[in-house]
Amino acid sequence: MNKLTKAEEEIMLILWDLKEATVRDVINKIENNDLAYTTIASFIRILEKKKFIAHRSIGSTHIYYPIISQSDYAGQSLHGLLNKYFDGSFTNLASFFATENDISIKDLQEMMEEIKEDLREDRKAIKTKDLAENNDKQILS
Amino acid sequence: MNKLTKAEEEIMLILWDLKEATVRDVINKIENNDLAYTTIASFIRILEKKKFIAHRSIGSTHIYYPIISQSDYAGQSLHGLLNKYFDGSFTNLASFFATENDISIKDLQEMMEEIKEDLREDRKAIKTKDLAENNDKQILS
DNA sequence: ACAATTCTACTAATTATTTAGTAGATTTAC
DNA sequence: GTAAATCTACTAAATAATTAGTAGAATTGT
Repeated sequence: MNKLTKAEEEIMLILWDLKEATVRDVINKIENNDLAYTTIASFIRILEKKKFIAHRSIGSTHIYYPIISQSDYAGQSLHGLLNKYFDGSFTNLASFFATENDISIKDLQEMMEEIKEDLREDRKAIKTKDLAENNDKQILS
Repeated sequence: MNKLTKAEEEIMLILWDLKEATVRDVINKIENNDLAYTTIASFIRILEKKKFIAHRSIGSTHIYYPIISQSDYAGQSLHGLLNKYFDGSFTNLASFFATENDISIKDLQEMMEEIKEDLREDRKAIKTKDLAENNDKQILS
């Protein structure tokens, strides 16, 4: 899996959110968009070439959908951050976050407690921003 | 604070590690280096232009040192990741990490317990990869 | 002191990224 | 059914990132 450039990432975030979308759909989701239709279309075709997305056609228009899940990409990004800045240790990261936000590790543990039940009840639950995700397979359904 | 490119980041990681270094020092730290001396020197001058580092001179050679701390940069990166992929919620991130690594939130909480004492005893302790860091001010001492 | 080495500054070439226009095909609205 | 609108594919220009060479100043070894 490649790394996304800034522009590509912005579009992928929208595509992950919408699950499938036309160029127009993507543009409509970009706030304060000042880019040309063809610019966005170019980015999207680049994403397809890089195998982040694919498309199916309805008439002459393409409907694009991710073929790399947001979870996979987020995981890769998180691991990069972990290795580069936290010696690969999650507790180091948690400790850093706590210190930076002036809260105690205990607070963090309690925050995590809140979601523990959700996880127990539904092993597939809330992992990333998009709650209904886990999209690898069922996107075409 | 700007974002580092891939090449710049690699050099910054070394500079954060060494706290101060000549071009030669940086090169010596890069494993499997196949870049020319002047290439690394260019990157370093770019980093200075971008205000990530500064230098003092000894004779005709420059000794470079970070003027943006690793903590600050790691924090920015973490926040970016948090916002883009975890809805800004640390517990979402923790939950994701747990699920991905097939461990329970409880395990994470216990892992965090281990470092809780360290933190209590020394509010400035282990935050990022470089234990002896916190380098904003005393780098020139 | 002077030849060899080392170092920075400047320049420049190549590749990647960002951006958008044009052409031609297709669809839509009367 | 034809004009207007829409869409993709291709092309291309501008900027950013990556890479390294050359020139000249400074330093080092003898």
